[in-house]
Amino acid sequence: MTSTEPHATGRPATLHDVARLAGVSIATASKALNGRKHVSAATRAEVLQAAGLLAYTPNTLARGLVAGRTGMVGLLTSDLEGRLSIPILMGAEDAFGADRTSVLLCDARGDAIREGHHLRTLLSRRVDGLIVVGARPDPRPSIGRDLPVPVVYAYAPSADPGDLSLVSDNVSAGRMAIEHLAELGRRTIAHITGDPTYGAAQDRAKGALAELADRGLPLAGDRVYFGAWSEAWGRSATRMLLAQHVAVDAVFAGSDQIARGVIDALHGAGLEVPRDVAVIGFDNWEIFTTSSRPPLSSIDMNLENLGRVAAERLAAAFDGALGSGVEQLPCRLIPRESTVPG
Amino acid sequence: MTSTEPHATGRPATLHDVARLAGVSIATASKALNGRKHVSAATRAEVLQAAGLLAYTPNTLARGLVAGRTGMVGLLTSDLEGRLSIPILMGAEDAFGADRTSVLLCDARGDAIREGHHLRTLLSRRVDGLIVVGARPDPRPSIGRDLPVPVVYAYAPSADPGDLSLVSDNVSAGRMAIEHLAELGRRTIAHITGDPTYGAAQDRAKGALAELADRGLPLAGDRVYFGAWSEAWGRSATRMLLAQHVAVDAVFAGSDQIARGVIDALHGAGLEVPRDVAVIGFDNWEIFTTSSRPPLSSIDMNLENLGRVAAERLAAAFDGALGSGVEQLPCRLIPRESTVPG
DNA sequence: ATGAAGCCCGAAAACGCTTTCCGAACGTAA
DNA sequence: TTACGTTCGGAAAGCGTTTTCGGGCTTCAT
Repeated sequence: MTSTEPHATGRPATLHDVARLAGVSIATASKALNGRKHVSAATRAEVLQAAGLLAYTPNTLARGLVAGRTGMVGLLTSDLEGRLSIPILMGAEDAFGADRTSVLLCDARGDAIREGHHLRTLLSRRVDGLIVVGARPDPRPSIGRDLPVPVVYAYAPSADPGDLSLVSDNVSAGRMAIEHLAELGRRTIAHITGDPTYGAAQDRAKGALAELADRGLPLAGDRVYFGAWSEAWGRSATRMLLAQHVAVDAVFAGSDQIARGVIDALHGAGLEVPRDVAVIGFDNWEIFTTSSRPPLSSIDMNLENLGRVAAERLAAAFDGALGSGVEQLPCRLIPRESTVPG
Repeated sequence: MTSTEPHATGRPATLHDVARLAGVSIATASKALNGRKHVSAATRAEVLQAAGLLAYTPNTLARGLVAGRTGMVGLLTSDLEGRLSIPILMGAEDAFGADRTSVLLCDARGDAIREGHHLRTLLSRRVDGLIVVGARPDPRPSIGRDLPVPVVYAYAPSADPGDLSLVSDNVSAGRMAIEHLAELGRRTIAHITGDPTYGAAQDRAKGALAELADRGLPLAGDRVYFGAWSEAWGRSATRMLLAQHVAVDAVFAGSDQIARGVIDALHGAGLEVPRDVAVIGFDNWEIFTTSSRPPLSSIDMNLENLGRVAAERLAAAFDGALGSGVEQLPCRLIPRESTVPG
């Protein structure tokens, strides 16, 4: 708390410094460092050595100024916990290549004012593109058309069909869950899920029902149990189901938390998972899937992939046109012991 | 997917454009927009109007180039889930003022190579400062001395005492937990916590023991139950405790997950929380504290505050010297119904 | 020996902005 | 009228790069 830091080691070396040390002009130094032609091997070596000596790091800002590209993209999120943004960010980082593109993360905390504020800031920093991540998987207001940079909406689609949105394919995910359970021989499957005002809940249910119909299987309890995204709801819905003496040999839960509640209630009723009832969750949120007993099968929304594709679409838009509309990206099923006995 | 975006609305307006439209020089335009002197009210108004018409947004890069400051700080993390980084980021954003400073988030994913890579990238982008967030609260390697920018380590301290680190005060937090339970009248308190190789686990235990000693209270079970940071461990440790017929009227758990396991096992044994046994957790991870039954009292590490202080230290270092050593920041206790009956 | 043809290298412009400094215009006092 | 102070506006010098373009030097064929 008292000593002074030696971080004031003068300003970082500039290209000018390197050139002077190597005894060439800054133009030559630039060409040498960037591997352009018209530089002899000897001079190039000298420049490189000088750069090494001075620990030269090119100033990306200056480079961006002349290139007209900053190599930065903005990630505008409303996701307080970062549970969505972080995987998306990592996918985007991967796709861009972390050395060429950096991500500026801004959290609007669900506040439109703050979002506008962040948007302005990002634009003034001349980001090359923007990824907007919503907090829940339902259409959200567009941040505006005619922006000077391409924008991709991830997870939550834009309400404006002129924008490009990437979302998880919840309908297919619903089918996938039922397919998995059915192929394991389950015949009476219930679906306990969350808030019915969520489009994602509806879509998953729609997919599940379609797959059941295709296979000629009934829906246990004769209805989709909509409720809340909570463990408590999973528990009480399961109890309702059991109290009505509904035959059930599998439950497709709308979230991992609901699934935990389901398993809890099943255990409470003396049933064993997966022997008596198989359970599959949704989100593949590790904290729940691995701490569950038995470990929980779940459907992963592939958020890294969402980020990766978002990055690809942006990169394509840098030189060319961005598409529009909503693109559905596949989820993937992670089987664990709550459906497939170890 | 097929239409073309109108985002190619020409390049954003420059100061030059504004000046031309307002019929003044760029120097005057700059002064007018920045509220400098030597501009008459009339011309200032004209410039402002022109800027509005053109939707002018100053290019922060160019500004940073001349000012020698970019208004960006790098947040270098190894925290895969963002559970730590995000609150720290938000605290930092708050302290800086989101309009003046943006945060460049990089995840090294626990890989030293990648970390070095990100570090170089951030430096080449000329961030004004760096916040390094470790994945676990133990000393981690310094990212290097003599860096051209000030660096603050948050959550995980640097192994180099010459660096400045900000960590949660785990010892005090341990005392705090015991104090809370003791003042509620609990007399036989057990401490079930996680991996003993974590310094944080040791510190919390140390604080707890010290507070017990100060109050002349025994430690239930006569030892600290170290184990794993898991619900399963919370459950089995509790069962051990009960099987030994140890009298217990409160448990201080080392994490919220452990606390959940504890509560689960207590319920299994027919005990009621908090009537028979009070339980307090650690981390205040909302997903656990609110879904627990009853809602879980917990200790919050105040990560936003960590971020806020980190930002302040950096800001102070921009003009002046950065301190060094490890600074302990207080945690805060969030009482809920697992200790205080509703 | 002489012109053509390469190959290297450097001067200079440009990117968009801030800031210093100087000159112009005005008003006031002598 | 002259001298002087005041107030505004503009020219220009950067900030650290990249890139274009032209000039000098070498090399080769004539």
